[in-house]
Amino acid sequence: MSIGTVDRVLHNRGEVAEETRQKVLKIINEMDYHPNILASTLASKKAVVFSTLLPQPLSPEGYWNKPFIGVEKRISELQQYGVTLKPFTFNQAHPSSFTEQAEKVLELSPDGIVMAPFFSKEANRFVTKLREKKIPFIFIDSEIKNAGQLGYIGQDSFQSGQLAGKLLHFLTPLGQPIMVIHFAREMDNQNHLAQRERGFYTWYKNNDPSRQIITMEISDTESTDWEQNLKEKISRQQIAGIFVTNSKVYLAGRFIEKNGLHHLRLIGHDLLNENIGFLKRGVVDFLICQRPEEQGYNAINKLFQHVLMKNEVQNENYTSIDIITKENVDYYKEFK
Amino acid sequence: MSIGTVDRVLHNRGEVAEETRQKVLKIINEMDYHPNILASTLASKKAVVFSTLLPQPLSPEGYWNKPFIGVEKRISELQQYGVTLKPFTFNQAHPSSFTEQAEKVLELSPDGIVMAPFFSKEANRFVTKLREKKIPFIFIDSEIKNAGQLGYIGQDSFQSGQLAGKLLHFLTPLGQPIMVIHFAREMDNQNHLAQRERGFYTWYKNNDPSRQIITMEISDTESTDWEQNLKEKISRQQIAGIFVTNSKVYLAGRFIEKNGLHHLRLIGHDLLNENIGFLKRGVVDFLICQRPEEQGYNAINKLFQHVLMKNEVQNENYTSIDIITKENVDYYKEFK
DNA sequence: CTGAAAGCGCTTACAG
DNA sequence: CTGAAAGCGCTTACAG
Repeated sequence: MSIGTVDRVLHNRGEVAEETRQKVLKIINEMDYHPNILASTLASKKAVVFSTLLPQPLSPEGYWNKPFIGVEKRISELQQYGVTLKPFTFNQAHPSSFTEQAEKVLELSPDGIVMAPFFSKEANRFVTKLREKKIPFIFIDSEIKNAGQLGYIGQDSFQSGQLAGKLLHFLTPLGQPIMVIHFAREMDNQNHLAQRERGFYTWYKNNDPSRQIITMEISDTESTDWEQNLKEKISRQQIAGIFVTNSKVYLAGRFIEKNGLHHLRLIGHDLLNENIGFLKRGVVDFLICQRPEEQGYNAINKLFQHVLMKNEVQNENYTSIDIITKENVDYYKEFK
Repeated sequence: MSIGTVDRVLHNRGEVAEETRQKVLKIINEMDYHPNILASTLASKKAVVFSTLLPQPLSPEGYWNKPFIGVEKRISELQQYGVTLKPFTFNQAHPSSFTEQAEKVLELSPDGIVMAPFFSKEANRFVTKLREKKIPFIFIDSEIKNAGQLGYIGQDSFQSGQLAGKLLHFLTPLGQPIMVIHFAREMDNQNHLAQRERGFYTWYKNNDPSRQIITMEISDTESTDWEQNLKEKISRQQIAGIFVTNSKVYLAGRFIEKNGLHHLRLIGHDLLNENIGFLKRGVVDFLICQRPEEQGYNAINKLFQHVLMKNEVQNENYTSIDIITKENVDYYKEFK
């Protein structure tokens, strides 16, 4: 029984008589053998490549830069293990660009993939191929249930909506009407926003049922046509506070400053630089955040644990729902 | 110029002619050489041992279990690198026990230490010895400034007090008196509590100056003698909310439930199990947390980066100041 | 199907 | 002060 034979059974590479196999397995068990990963990766010298398929950030400050920062951080730490990254991005407005880039990923055939399944039809087609090729993949931000993913990392939008409900409740005097604003083009591909709204309404149903809530969808954020309309609504209905369901809360912030509506309480999502500005000036009271960098970092780490270390990984990982204010924002390194 | 010579200059082990040294250094620079840590630890086979010197947890659920969980987590990940842990704990009530255990640490002479400098006089004596022996050490929870530490990980108590101020402000109607309670034996060794109080008062001075605030120190938490006194104070002064400056907010929770004072808003610190219970029942409105597990994890990691990987590490690491409510507590894994 | 050899990038004695 | 050899725990051809 030589070292070569043992290696063959360890890695199920066949070419071993069943009898020898059993003997090896038995001894491995008895001595509680655990392979030394350092020695293994040192000797094997094989490069493993991971790919990401994520939305292009809408600006240099845009949200989707953040998960990618986490991805790069973990990749750089894994350099020693011969891990490299081939990133791909698609255009958030064009499902076809998703498919196009997905083709490129398939051609490359990496050892693992981190993706945001933004367009469900296109993403479904893609992961079917991945399953066939047995390439492990992780969903980030949103997920397709039971699609054979190695894992999902993202937030519970319904619950974060509930939290938004509670916060705005404490910020505004009892009995005064409040508002939910979606700054979004197509609500269908933005299931998170609908979930947050549902959570928000649910909280009030259970805790402050007499509260009047008005929802508004603003799809064209290029022009400022919506401002007049919103302004009238606010003064007519005596709105006391606004919840913006995504990172575009800075639009509401600009609106408030422009019109001097500083009595309005305002909460929203995500630590974009402009949002932080409004937070520090007291225009935004709370930002709800989800540690996007950490999501990217953990996604790559899951792949690493599975592909290199052969460890089991958790399938679902809801990220924490963080509350950020002027007082704690400077200590919220989303990243250590 | 042989591989042995190169190794000698790489590790400053002397016995190299200055001329050869310079030649090697030059080439290393030109080729941008970076050592392969995997190969290095595989070949060297030397065991490195880290020690912790932390307070004994006061109960199986006590606060000080948490940093230790993070310590163990990182240690287990570093097993492959031959890192082991020798933990030591001291009694929070007895400075002498700190000194006693510190002696043992010195005798063991580990490759790195994570410690809570609970008693400043005793801790100072200890770190003087560590400096002499050139053993790197990290402070956790609180720090001694400029003591030669490799780093500090903890929270900014003043700022977390400010945050507490803001939260209680929104929870209670304007103009109604509020209260700060310290459940602590000796305030001097508990500098964090004094800092939190200072931050709290500062917030009101700047944002709600007419607010009336009453501070109370309760040192004997074994008996319940304080309850009658507190009860009278609350009804006489018409107190609307309470801020407990540490993890013992559960004592205030019990008090509220026992006396049916459910109109009182209550905030405090740390995710002890009993505190979570009160949070979920709506007795505690907010808990402010500091990711103690992460503190332990990061402290060991700093040691690893410095001792094994020879990387530079940041000297100060304030941890984030997290706001936990009934709505987000289930997603606050202080640990991934 | 099995075994023996070379090599991954380093460290550690040891001979000169 | 310098160099050559053996070995860390694995993987990877390759000969039989």
